Amino acid sequence: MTATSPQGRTELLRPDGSPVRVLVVDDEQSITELLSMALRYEGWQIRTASDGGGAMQTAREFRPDAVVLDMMLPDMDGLSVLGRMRRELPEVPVLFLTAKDAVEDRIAGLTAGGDDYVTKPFSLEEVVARLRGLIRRTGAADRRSESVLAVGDLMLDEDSHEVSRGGDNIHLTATEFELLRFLMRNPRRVLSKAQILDRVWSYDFGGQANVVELYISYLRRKIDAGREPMIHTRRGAGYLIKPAMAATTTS
Amino acid sequence: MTATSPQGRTELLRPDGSPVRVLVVDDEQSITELLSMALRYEGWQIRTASDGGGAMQTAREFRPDAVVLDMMLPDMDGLSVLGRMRRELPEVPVLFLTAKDAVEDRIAGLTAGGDDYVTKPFSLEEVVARLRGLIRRTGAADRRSESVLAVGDLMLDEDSHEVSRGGDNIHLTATEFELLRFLMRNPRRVLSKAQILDRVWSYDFGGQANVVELYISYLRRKIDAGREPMIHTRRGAGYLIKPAMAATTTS
DNA sequence: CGGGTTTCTCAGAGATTTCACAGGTTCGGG
DNA sequence: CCCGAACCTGTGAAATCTCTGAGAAACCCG
Repeated sequence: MTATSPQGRTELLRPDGSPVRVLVVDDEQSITELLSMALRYEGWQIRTASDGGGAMQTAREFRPDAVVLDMMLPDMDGLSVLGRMRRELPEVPVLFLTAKDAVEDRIAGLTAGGDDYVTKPFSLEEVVARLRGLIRRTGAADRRSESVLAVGDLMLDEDSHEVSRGGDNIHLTATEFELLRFLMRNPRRVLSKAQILDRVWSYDFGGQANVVELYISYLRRKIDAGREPMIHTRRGAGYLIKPAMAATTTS
Repeated sequence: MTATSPQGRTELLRPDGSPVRVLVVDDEQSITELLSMALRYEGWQIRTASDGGGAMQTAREFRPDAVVLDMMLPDMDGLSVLGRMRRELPEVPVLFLTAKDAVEDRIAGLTAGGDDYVTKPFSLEEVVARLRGLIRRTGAADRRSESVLAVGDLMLDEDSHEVSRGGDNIHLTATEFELLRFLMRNPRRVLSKAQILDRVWSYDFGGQANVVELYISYLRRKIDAGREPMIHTRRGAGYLIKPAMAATTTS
């Protein structure tokens, strides 16, 4: 089920209308905190655990709809946790967190059951999107919840990663896609460069804030090219996206 | 929830009707005082702390709806305070105060959970507006509380930063926007130039007092142009805004 | 390994915004 | 009716913010 919050953001809900529950397992506190904040902001209920033992215990009584699981834990490795998780909560999808260099195929094997993974350092957009996908697909949330975002004649499919405007297909790079997704999930709302950076770029990104400007520029070239622009600059405040023709009565 | 006070100002309230509670943490007394005044004037309940230890203690028993947190504190840096805050009060949104130049590196990742920040030197309007936004979005206050201010046919949307009069969109610069917001949050009330200066300009502004006149002039050109004026001068007292047609004899 | 792609830094051009200054205008009291 | 104070607004310069081209480095894939 989906509901629309007052801000116009769409939230996932469980069939009974209660909020989605997610268990986050990672031994680095900074990571669990970062994720907790971001996921709570999605309107989800979060519990955290810092090791395998705690994870199992919490999982048993919290009954999460999804689990975020770091593959390198102190007491037992992610694999054992995963095994036990599977035995006790076979229905619950898992989003793995792995180091970039971790053996990709091994992870790939694990995700066979409809699970998914994200490599560290990740961007919050990525984690949130993947989790939404998992939850949507495993039916913890209403199945009808769509994977397509639309703002005006601009469409973005979160599953296929296809983007089109007015029917024309548009090819975006990974970063462009995430930026656009973030904008489109917050239509008509000014997003500051800092917010965008925090959300779309990896948490360890240390670069210049003007990458945001740069990527906005790329996006404009691709989706606003020639047409009436949908991406707008609010000088000194940030950027926002909104439908084009809008003879805005809503102001 | 929103309620309208006898003076016509709109205040945020918690779902149970009690006032919003905000904890302000900064070691510079001048700052905590400045903020306390301004925030109390909003009708909120304020507590202050000057260091991390005090902040945690106060937070535990005060249970604030939002926290204003300076990122450079004496005993432990803002980050540690933030960490502990997050652990104990995971739901409470934080508004960070940071130095202008620190923005790039330090803040990264902080606004991820829907938190926000303001750079020093800030204007009170900015802090208040951001706090209202945080509280509104995180649902400490009634979710129906709107982001649109309206006076007569003049509309100002705090989310999209859009302003329109009688349907016509109006482009305002950042300063013009803040000034208009301040006027509109106090409709039919005379605001002195000093009040405006204190509220809309940064606390360290050292310029000529006639910037206010100048910006009022800009605003008039944009929102009163041709139409029946909504911004009025009370010679020797200040300015006020009110709906146009009001044949108010109140002189 | 090599070529096409993607990400990102850097820097300059350009646009916009902020603000001081000063002369002109209006208001209100005497 | 006059005068000074208060207010308004044009001008222009400095400060700030944004956009974008160019190119280096990292990356991906066969």
